[in-house]
Amino acid sequence: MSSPDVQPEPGLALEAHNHADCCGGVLARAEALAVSRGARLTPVRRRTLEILLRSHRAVGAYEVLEKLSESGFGNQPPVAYRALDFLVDQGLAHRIRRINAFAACMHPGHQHTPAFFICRNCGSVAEAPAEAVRNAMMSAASGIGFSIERMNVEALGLCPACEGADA
Amino acid sequence: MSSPDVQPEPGLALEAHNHADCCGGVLARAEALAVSRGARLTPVRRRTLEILLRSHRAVGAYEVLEKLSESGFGNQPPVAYRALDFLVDQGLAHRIRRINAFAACMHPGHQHTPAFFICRNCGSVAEAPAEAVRNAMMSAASGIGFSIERMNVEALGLCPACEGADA
DNA sequence: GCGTTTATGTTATGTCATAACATGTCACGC
DNA sequence: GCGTGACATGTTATGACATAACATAAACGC
Repeated sequence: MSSPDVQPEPGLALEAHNHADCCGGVLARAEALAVSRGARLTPVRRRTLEILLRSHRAVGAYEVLEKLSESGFGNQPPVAYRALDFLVDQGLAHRIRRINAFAACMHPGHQHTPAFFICRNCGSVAEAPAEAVRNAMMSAASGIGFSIERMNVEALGLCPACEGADA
Repeated sequence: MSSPDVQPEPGLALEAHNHADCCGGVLARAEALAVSRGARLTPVRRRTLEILLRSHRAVGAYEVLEKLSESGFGNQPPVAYRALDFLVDQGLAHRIRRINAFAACMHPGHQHTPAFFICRNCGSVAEAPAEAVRNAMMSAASGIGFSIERMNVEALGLCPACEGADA
């Protein structure tokens, strides 16, 4: 299921990059990672990751579902949600709650607590490493005896491009 | 509309506190703040804040709505959402996206970027000041030229109490 | 091969959120 | 006092997001 039926969509790239690279490369690494953990990157899951990667933006579950069903998979919500949940569990994708969407992780296998910067004007989403944020959270948590399992750190505002135009 | 009809609900307090204090005090400060900004803390809005304060936990919009309608206000979703949105805009309440809920801000008027620690076992939510987190985000943002307007920082895990029982 | 586990498909429903428009209220200038 | 414009609230209707529960099928260990 590596049919090249999804074009890189307009705008909203997470950052400058070589498109061919990022999809294939990340996909391959994802596969390796999953295997090394005993997790199965089945066809639906693989295709789901592919959809996220090729979109190069945050995508809603129902949009993913539509593409999955076009690819011959089921067309009911749980199909998409299950695959997406799997990817998130494996650290291969992130869920961005402010906009109810999912995005492929661009650095699978690395530290995991990216911060997301969401442009309220154009809708683009930038993923930035957030080591410092993570550390700050960890220390705040240990202060109150809380043990963190998952985090989400999201900011809404204006991206550089829209800042100029809109501000 | 200061009828004492909502008891402090069981469990889930954000932190140890004197109940009578925190509600009245915060409410008074909120009112002052709103006025000083030219914003109107109307009856529905005031009652909504009161509901959040007395619950002492994160509350869903439809639960707020139910209580509003018991108090004689409208019983359709926009009634609750509008009041809640107002409070969030004014920094008098926070929206916790991970659990689709709202909580009164315990320190209105101060810096605004609390972090939330949500226990996946008992559902309690702790609000912690997050200066360090905020600073880290600001510097990450300036690194990519992004200007932040809003942030949400949420962690899921186990609170101290549940850590012992469940771990 | 056979039973257990894991994944997928499907039905149905639950939960959260907002668009759009009608009605009401209040402050202000005249 | 009374029109008028701004803001707030009420109401109808619908849209968008998410999951429970069960049926079927594939994979995996033995």
